[in-house]
Amino acid sequence: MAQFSQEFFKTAMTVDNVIFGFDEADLKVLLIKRGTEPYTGMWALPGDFVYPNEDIDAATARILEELTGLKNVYLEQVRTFGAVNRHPFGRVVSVAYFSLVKINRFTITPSSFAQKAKWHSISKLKELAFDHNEILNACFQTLKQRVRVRPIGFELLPPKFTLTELQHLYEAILELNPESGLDKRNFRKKILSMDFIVDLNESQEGVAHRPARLYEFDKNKYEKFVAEGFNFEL
Amino acid sequence: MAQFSQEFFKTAMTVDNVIFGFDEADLKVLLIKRGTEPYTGMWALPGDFVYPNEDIDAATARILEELTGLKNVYLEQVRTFGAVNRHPFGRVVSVAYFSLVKINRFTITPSSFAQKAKWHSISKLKELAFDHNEILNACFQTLKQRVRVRPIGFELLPPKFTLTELQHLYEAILELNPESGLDKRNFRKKILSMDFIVDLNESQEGVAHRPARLYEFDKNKYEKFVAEGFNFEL
DNA sequence: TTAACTTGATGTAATATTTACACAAACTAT
DNA sequence: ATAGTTTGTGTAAATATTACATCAAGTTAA
Repeated sequence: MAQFSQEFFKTAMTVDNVIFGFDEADLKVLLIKRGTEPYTGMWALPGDFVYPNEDIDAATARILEELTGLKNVYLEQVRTFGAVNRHPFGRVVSVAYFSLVKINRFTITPSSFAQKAKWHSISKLKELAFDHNEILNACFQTLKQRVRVRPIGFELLPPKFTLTELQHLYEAILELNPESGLDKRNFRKKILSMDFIVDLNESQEGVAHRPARLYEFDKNKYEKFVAEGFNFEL
Repeated sequence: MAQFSQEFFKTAMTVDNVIFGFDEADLKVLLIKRGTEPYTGMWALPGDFVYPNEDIDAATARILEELTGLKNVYLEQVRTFGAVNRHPFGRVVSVAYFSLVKINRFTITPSSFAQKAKWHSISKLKELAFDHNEILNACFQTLKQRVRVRPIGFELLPPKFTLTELQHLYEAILELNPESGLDKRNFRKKILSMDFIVDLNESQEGVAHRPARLYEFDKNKYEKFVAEGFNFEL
């Protein structure tokens, strides 16, 4: 190991957070318009420096709360981006996270660093500041993988949802184009065979067609099944 | 974003590398005995500070080459560990990687920072320096997942191997105890149905029993199949 | 009030995959 | 030549996946 030296204590750490939301049929990402140098005026991922006495995970949670008011959100670290010249002002290493929020369950509070914040469809993204396109992409790929193997899709839906909503969510995340998509009957068979998606015996209201039944995700049941060796897989 | 300020440029970055090898029937990790403060004399993951002008990925490759002489090794970033007090001398954030090497195909060159380096069975690990037990564990879990979904097991085997060796490798990584293990016939059926593990029409020599056929992993074939939409899964 | 519209809910048969399982063959060492 | 060890192989049963079409329950407009 190189001689222990203050020479090494010259890096800045940031976190960047890819905040996913789901609205109607569209997977979205919350971006901010930068109000400070560099890349002023460009869209970017919400992020900030990690404070000297702050755990990295905590920094991400802080940013998320500042922006959305939400606590206890699903948050997962994805990868660290450490190319030498990724930041024009010096050596800045960024740890990327993604989080899953229930869109419309909060109002955005643009903080000091953001002129404004806005949801963007994942399918129509422009050029972002820094290496944020790359970061966003890495997070999206990770989400795609996770969602097949862990029941985290529910974090993006309201507590009560219809099976069609759930299916649309999966189709959006897995980027399945309309009707090469999932087979409705097979999807429902599979989902309901996992006994932790429970029928609430309630129906949608105010829709101009046959109302759908509402379901909820029962986390306790899910965890019980996992303990018994069950393995989620879609 | 917090005011841009030199105050933030005070973190040190390290990389730590969980180097996996496979020997006979045992999955192993290459550890060093620390020759410098802190934790002098304890076993630890090989790692080092990231130099000011060095990409983080490059730092990991450098350490690996210093220690083993190997280049172009399978290397994957796993996770970044950034708890405030993980290093007694200051704020040191570490990016964890794992790599897969063919054991016995190199000799270890303990460099300046290591009194010595030695392979340790993954099943018999003591307490390591820093948070290295946690790091090692995270990397092992990631390896377990990857190996089911990408044909990286071969990185741990010699270029020519027997199907029994391959099976033992998988059993070791997946921690399947002897004979709740994989079914020999089914394992071979599955492996050989993927047409990129090719029969070399050669046999083992110098064994005191029926000699096994030798196979090799054909990376070109594999990539061709992937391009055609094939999906590895064990 | 009825017909048109929209989306919801449901079952079955054909196909593919996974699992469980046992014995003869090839070589070495005595 | 016999004992010891590990290799190599096939099939049937059980399970999981796929493909596919119609009636039901509401709302809206004529």
